[in-house]
Amino acid sequence: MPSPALKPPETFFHSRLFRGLGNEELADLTAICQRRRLSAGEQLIKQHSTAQNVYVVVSGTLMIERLSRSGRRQVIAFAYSGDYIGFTNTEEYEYSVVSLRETELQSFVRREFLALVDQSSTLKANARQIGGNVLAQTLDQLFALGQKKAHERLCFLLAQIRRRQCGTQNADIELIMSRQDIADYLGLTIETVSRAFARLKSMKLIEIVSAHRIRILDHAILEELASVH
Amino acid sequence: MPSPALKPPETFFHSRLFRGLGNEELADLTAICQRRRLSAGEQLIKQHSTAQNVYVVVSGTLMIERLSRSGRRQVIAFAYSGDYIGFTNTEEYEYSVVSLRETELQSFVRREFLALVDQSSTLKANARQIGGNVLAQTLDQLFALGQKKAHERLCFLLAQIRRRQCGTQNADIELIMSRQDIADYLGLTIETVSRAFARLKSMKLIEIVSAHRIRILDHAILEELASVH
DNA sequence: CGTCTATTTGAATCGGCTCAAACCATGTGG
DNA sequence: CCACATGGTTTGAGCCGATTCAAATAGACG
Repeated sequence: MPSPALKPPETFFHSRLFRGLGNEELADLTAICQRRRLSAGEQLIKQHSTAQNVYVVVSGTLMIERLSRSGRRQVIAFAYSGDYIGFTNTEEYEYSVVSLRETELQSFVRREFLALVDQSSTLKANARQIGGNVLAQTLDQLFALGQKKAHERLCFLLAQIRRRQCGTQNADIELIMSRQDIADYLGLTIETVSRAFARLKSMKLIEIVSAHRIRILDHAILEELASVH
Repeated sequence: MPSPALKPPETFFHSRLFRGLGNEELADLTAICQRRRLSAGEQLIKQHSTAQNVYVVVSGTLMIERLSRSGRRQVIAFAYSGDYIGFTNTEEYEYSVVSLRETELQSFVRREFLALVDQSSTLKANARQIGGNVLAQTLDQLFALGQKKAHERLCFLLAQIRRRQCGTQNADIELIMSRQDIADYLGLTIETVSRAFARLKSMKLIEIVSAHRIRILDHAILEELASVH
């Protein structure tokens, strides 16, 4: 029987990181796991700070961004339930992380976490796979920014969010982030993003239920425009 | 004394991957290491093939690229001596790799290589660091494509190549790749790249010795324009 | 209901793209 | 050695997509 201090294993299952782990491994992880709660707009990681923790998103949404001295901003990713944060293999974080709404996290001390990873081949494989997915996702975005037109980039983002939210019952996409966040993610301006929405609407690919709620009318063409392969 | 089959450890020292390794670890690596030589234009990795090998560049230059069904191409990186290739943590390569000129490589069977990495904490740390650098480099490029103007992106590339070639005696930059390769790396067209060169020249930042040889006249401003921080 | 902010829409401008021609270096055959 | 062909690069002109600046509209919240 688990001691009272142990959270039930179910809380871990939302992330791929913990897939296939035995009870003992889960217990070890639980022992070094801290809960953390962020309110909307709160900063979790400050760019250039030393990488001391890794996190797993339990619920909510985070935004990973990079700011330059000149004031320009590139949004790198949006993280949802089950995503991992701070899986950097460098000394310091090269990005900031802020929450877009109330968000629950599991927090691990990096050093302790890596020690556990070393001991479990399953966990090691999972961590490797996650690292690979982070890079793969970044390469997809790189392709979109380098090769795609404004409305195609927007399809890229919509398709990506849809894939993350397909568990949800209804088909609508919820856009938690602002137009400015979308613009900085896609390397565009807010006006261009707004016009890209209008264009997709006029193409009958989407319906703009509200500024932050989009209904996809034609998945096939959306995916086609979003494709980076 | 090393057996005749063992290559001298010196051949490994060009890459960060092998930094700080003991003789025994080097011997293990040597035992599973194959030499490979590519002539200019030859393909090393085909996109979507299963990831069976990892490589370290001994000499020469490689180009990592991704092609989409629609025929568009994004160049992801240029790899020089000491760089690693195929450090994917995914099942298959999501990019192609071709050589830009005669290139020498060390080749390892991925599975065997990872087994060795598991056994050596130094090698493990090195591999982790390298993985981190790959991601960091990709994030830099992402920032450049998303936020920078054509001539700034070119500065980004020039500064990057200079950093890799600073070991060479003279200050000139050698551009092994074609204008088309540069364009696809920076998300531009060849004409725009050419005009960006002309612009940097008129700004007296560079001198175009020949199409493939650039002399930097003002490092400070070049770095400023190239900066992604 | 009014204020504040986010988003959309419009008009003008600009940067990068397209298409076309010129230029240049290299190599080949007469 | 020169004439010519070839592929890569540069330059020019016009166009189009994205940005900029400005104003209108829509939502959120007191």
